[in-house]
Amino acid sequence: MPLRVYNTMSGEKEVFKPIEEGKVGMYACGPTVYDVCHIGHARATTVFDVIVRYLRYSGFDVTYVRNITDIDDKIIKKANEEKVLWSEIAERFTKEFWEDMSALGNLPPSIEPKATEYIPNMHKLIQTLIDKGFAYAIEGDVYFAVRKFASYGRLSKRNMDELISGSRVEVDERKKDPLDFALWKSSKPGEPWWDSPWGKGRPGWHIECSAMTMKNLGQTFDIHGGGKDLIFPHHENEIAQSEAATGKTFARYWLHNGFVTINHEKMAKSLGNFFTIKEVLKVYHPEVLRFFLLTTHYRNPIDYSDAALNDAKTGITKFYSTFKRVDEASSELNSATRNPQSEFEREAFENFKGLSGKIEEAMDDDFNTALAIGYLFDALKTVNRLCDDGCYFTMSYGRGVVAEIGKNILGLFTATPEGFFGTEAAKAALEISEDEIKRMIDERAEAKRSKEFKRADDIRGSLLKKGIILEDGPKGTTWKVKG
RNA sequence: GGCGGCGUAGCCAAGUGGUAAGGCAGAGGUCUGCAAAACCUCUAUUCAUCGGUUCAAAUCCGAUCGCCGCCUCCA
Repeated sequence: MPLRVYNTMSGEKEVFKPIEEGKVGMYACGPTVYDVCHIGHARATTVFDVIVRYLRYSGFDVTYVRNITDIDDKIIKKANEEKVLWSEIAERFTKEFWEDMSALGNLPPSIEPKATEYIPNMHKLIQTLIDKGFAYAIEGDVYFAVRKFASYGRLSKRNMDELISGSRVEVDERKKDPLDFALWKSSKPGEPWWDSPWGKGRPGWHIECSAMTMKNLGQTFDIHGGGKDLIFPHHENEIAQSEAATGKTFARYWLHNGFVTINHEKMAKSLGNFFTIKEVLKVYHPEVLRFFLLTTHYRNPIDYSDAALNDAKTGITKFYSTFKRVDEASSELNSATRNPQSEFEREAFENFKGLSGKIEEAMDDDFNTALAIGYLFDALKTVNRLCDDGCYFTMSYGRGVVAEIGKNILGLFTATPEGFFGTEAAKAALEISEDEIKRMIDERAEAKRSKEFKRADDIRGSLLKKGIILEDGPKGTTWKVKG
């Protein structure tokens, strides 16, 4: 089955066919680095990370470009507030962004251009637009004349007259038309500036993306992504200025992720209802957040709450618990027979072999990670049952298949069970030594043997108070740190 | 006001023409001295409401109600 993606431009799922067979040029709008990132940023980058992973898994050679907007009004404002250079703000929050991305397990893009590195490219593009009559300069500012671009509004499905009547924008008197947007802004005193044919100034917001995509991916490229809130005006403007300049289609597939909401309202700085990635990662393992983000289809809104995160934690913990369980049975594995012992085991083996195909089917349908994770849960249950039945070889095979798929396509299960459960760190934080725990387990076993169950339960209770959970199994008692 | 989208079990969430995945929570069971974990079974005659098209609709069409987003910076 071919890969189908929902294209905002057509409003439909379309079969994905890249310009050049086997190759994909993809651009996703990155952050404006003026503050730390919140969960909304985490979703956007994680969604496109998974899309890139899946495209690569499917055999495409993907050039993934994600920009950093390192000059902007908000960066300047923040710099003024802190009385530091704008570049210091940009550098600080670029680093913060990289830290967050790395923690979340998002792969770095192939190319990560910064707006300020593309000033000459922007100048060239703006000049072309002026030459072609799509842009005009007034007192050091350059504006794009939206009315000159006939198909304006195609992506966001609105027409120019409606935009004006519904506009809440203060009309800038220097613009010829209220819809026109700035390509180049003259600098006010004290603001950072670059020389340009129109005087000292800095780039408008939209032009950087056009300059960076053209340089790195060509005038026409395959996929352009971003949050739904960028459809208008940002992406609409990118299309207008790019296609006006080149006369060619800009991006062929437009992919947009839905919002993270809180109480069903958009998470946003301006509403003050946001959680930063770093805040969340203080409480939850990064893969809990990643798992949470991927259990809903990327175009739908996803509501953030403690309950939802705890559900996600329970979910991914099930996977790691099973992995741990399988890994600990490795001694039995050595003596295990490779031959299926039952009809169930034979079926399980076949299901594991077919699992990647089912996951691919789900992912081919507009990257349905929610469905894919559902299949992984099915497989997980089978692994546990094989474990119960002592079918070590097939169980181990299933564990491998589940972990591999999760890792390669979803970027999950990249930790070891020990690492995920934070066992080492948690052990270090305990107020009781491992030897002492072992001694108490032995003592309890002795109590159990002599049927002194009250004493046995007391020992288990006192360990629980210290954060140790005991679990009796057929091979004796194991312990773990309470999570 | 214009445009776009959503409404599926107690909660979360797939499914967009062929008779409701999965997870959490809950109930019962297996195992256990008891727990825990794991497994098994059960939990929506029904997909906001009302009409229509069709042999067949959660899925398509129309209307109504409710919610959200964009139209200003925003992932």
